[in-house]
Amino acid sequence: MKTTLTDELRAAGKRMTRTRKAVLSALEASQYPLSATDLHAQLKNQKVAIDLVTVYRNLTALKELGLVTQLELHQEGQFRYEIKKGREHHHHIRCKSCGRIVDLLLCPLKKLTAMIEEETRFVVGDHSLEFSGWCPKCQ
Amino acid sequence: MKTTLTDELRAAGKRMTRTRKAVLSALEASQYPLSATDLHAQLKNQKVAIDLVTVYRNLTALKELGLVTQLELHQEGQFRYEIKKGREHHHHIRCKSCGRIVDLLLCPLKKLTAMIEEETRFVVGDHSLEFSGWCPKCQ
DNA sequence: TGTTACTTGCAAGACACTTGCACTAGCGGA
DNA sequence: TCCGCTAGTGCAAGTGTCTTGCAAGTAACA
Repeated sequence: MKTTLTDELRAAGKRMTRTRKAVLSALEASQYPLSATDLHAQLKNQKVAIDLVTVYRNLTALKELGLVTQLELHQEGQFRYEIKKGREHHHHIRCKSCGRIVDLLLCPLKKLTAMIEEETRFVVGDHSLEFSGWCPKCQ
Repeated sequence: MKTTLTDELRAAGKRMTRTRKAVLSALEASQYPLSATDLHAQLKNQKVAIDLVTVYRNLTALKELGLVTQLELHQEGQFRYEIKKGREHHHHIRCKSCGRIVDLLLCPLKKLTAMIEEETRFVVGDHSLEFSGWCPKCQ
């Protein structure tokens, strides 16, 4: 007995609408994380009538439900989103030149650069590592 | 014989101006990385007349010269800058609640969360790790 | 079928950052 | 010390991403 995305939405008091379905299936079909504008353009190409604002609101809702992960790639200045369902926690590498994004399956990360270069055949330039949490005063 | 910042600027065909000096000394005086608006507000408080645009342009120039590091903290949606001179490569942790930013001295990162929590007394919530480089097609 | 409240589209706004342009001011040379 | 070249500056306006307000549309349940 598997829970569908519709069930998960409904359990949270949300509805599976035409636009929501379109957003989810575009994310599911994509090989790499999509930005809101990517998604909007892609849906427009597929003749799906949807406002960019609606894309943003759907992504926010899906993120809050934990169905979608929001990520911030290094130096891109915008968010990207990917389906969480059935996927291990992972990181990404992005080409500085063409923007191609590839999943990294290794984590926790030990031998860093060398391993990543071997796995992806990328040449690693920079990396960004930032943590967030709660400081002693705020715990 | 040590090279001053003025020398380094001059070597790159840049000038050490009143505003540039103010930007550099504000960054040097700060315990944590500053955003452009932080910097602008701080200089305004010190009665230094400088336009926000000029702050941005100076930060960009100093970054290009390698005198300043630009960083993108997780989920902040803006850049921060810190003086590079005399500082080891390091990462940061930022409090989700109050925004406080603390340097992490460990890198490469091995035991991740546990060590960071021990070092900073923060409770780690999320972390962001992204690489960038050149993919096989673009090398 | 009717009601309720979640969703949507449109217009406008917020915010960080960038660009164009005319004026100002470092700084090297005469 | 003065001059001229050009980097630097301030102001106004523009970009791009993302958010908010509000009226109208629609899914879901009784």
